[in-house]
Amino acid sequence: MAHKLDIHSDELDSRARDVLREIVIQHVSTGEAVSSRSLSKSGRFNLSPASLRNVMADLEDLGYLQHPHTSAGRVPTDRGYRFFIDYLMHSRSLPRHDREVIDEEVSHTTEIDEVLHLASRLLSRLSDQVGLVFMPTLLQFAIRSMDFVLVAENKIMCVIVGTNGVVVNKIVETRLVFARDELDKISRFISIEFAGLTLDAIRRRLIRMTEEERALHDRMLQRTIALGIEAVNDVTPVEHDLYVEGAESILSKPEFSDAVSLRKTFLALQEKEKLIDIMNSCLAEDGLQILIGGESDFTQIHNFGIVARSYGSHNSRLGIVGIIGPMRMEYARMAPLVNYLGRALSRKIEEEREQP
Amino acid sequence: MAHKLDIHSDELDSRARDVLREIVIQHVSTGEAVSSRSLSKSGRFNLSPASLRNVMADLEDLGYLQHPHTSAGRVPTDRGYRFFIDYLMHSRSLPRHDREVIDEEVSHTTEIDEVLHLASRLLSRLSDQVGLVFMPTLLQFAIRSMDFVLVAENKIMCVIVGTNGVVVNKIVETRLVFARDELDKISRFISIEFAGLTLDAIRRRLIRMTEEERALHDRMLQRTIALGIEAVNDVTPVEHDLYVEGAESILSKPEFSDAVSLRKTFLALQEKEKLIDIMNSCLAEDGLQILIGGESDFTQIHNFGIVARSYGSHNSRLGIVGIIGPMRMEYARMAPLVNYLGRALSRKIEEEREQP
DNA sequence: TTTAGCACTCAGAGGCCGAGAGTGCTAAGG
DNA sequence: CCTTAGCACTCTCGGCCTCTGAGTGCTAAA
Repeated sequence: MAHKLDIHSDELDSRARDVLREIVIQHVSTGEAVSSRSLSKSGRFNLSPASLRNVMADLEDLGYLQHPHTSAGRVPTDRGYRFFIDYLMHSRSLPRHDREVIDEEVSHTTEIDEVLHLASRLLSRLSDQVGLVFMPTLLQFAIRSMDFVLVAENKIMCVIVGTNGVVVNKIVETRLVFARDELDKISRFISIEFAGLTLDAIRRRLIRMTEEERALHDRMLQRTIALGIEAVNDVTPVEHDLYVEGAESILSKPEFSDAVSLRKTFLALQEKEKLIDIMNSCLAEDGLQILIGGESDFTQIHNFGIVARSYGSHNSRLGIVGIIGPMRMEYARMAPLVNYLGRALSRKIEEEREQP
Repeated sequence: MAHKLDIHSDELDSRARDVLREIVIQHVSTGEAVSSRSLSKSGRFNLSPASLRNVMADLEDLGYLQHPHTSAGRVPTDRGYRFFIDYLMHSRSLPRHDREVIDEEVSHTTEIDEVLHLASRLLSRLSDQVGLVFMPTLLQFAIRSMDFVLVAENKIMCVIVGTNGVVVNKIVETRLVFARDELDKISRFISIEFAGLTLDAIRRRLIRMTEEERALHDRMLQRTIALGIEAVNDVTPVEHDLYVEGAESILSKPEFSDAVSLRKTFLALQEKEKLIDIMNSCLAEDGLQILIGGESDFTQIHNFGIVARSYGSHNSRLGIVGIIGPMRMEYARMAPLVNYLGRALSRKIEEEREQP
């Protein structure tokens, strides 16, 4: 990960680490810049403000802290947060109450879309940030069935069900004309023939089939292949695959009280394509990830923080859950929350997949 | 309409009307309060500022204008805008360029969802406001076909196609277990039996059928009815039915430059349910409608204006297209735009319905 | 009925001041 | 050598004042 390259845990001695930790904690909880005096008064150090100031000055030189202006206290930089997250934070386990809420609500929902939507609402509610849940298409996942429904003479709706229970539908326009009976047959054929393969594999296989001998003579098979290829092409993620919930909660944060950052926030949350990009980039990595705004290439989220994690089964990552909020947020609280929800979601999907 | 009750076109003499018109026009174009001096300099009146001040004072007494403070000019009130819109505005016809853009782009799209999405983008782009397109469920419209697809053992996806080309799908959970073959038969049966009826009518008919003699003996029919009723129940409008496009354009308007109104705007556009309510209330009326924020019951949109119009065929209103922006907007330009787009959309849908 | 003239009001910008918060540095003390 | 008290310095913020420009309302004359 690029952002970690230049940070080493041994760059700071024990005292500096303690000070940095305390500054992050205080700043996160109050929202104000932290002064040497308030640090000293915190009781965690038996040092005078003056001594602490020395440490703080060092931390500033190393790029972990910054000064809004001369007579303000210090505020953590991106780098400061990063160090805190990587080396200083001890994330508590999720409060019992939150766990219960999650388990309870998740167990009452079955439809996968609803579960995802619920997840985003839960994240938002329990974190008081914006909840994000992303469900990419099932291109990389195996399908269970594929059905074709006549919608108009030259339009056919293709309903693809993944082994993970996700349902995608897509309307295919075709020059060929199909009758209902024929579509039923094709549906059955494809579902039997290709169940368990990924869309990608199906596409390759279909293309290979066009050259096989039997396809040359079997008109029905030709038509099946033609339709199948159409259906499998371009199953792209749509806006709808991203659930963004609780935008209002972010508005009340003091960092967004001025018009300018409010506008930026508005735009950032509006541009779902960009958010999808970000989520997709998270999908590449395993486990819990914390993104500090400035580190990422996505300038839209410059002063945001994202805590995200993939969900899905052991070896296939299905999608991403996470929260987005101001950089100043309680990462130690968010981390277990996102983690727990990700696991709950994975479990849920696993169940749904096995049980029916 | 409640808001018109207390406004009569003859309440103002010719001079007052001219002054009110000019004030609205100037205020809309500059965004500033209009002073007697700038009115006089406009050249449209051969009167001194002093005389105009008298007229303005009268207009203020009657509630058409207001004073932000003593030494500001005058600004139209809700009532002022309403009078302007009802009696003073001559809406120009839509510029040729805009018409061409609309015709061009609409003709290149066929899928109904895409057409609607396109429409909202076009509205936003051409108006520089927020474009809204609302497509309620097809509950009140006739269906062309209804197909059932097995998604999991106890889950069936129901794909309903309206005669208007709208496709809705819904997942039905059922205790009964259906095989693919059976579902195919049921699909065929229902589509033939009920084509041309509205969902409402279908529901009523299904319920009546449960008591008919043949249903008592025909197990297959019983199952068909059970499934059908499930499918027809609760086809509710979803968030997705509302396209809101171009939120960013509204952010640059000077009236939303401060944090407070920015936040309100954000929330108003976020709450899609409320927007759907508003759109639905527009659906009740025919022709072009202009809503001035303060008049409506929806306090969220207090200082917004909405220009909207239903689209659809001669006797069935399918949905609503419109724009929403600050109250201060060029209604005379918006009206023909929304109108034209509404007509284009109706035509398009009509075509699609007949042709296939 | 119109208009010139004038007094009056008010918002907004700019400048000034004092209070408060914090820092950096230095020098003395353990 | 580390710690700390002391002090000068810097900067923000809020209050207060003033000045200016814009615009009005009213009155009296044309």
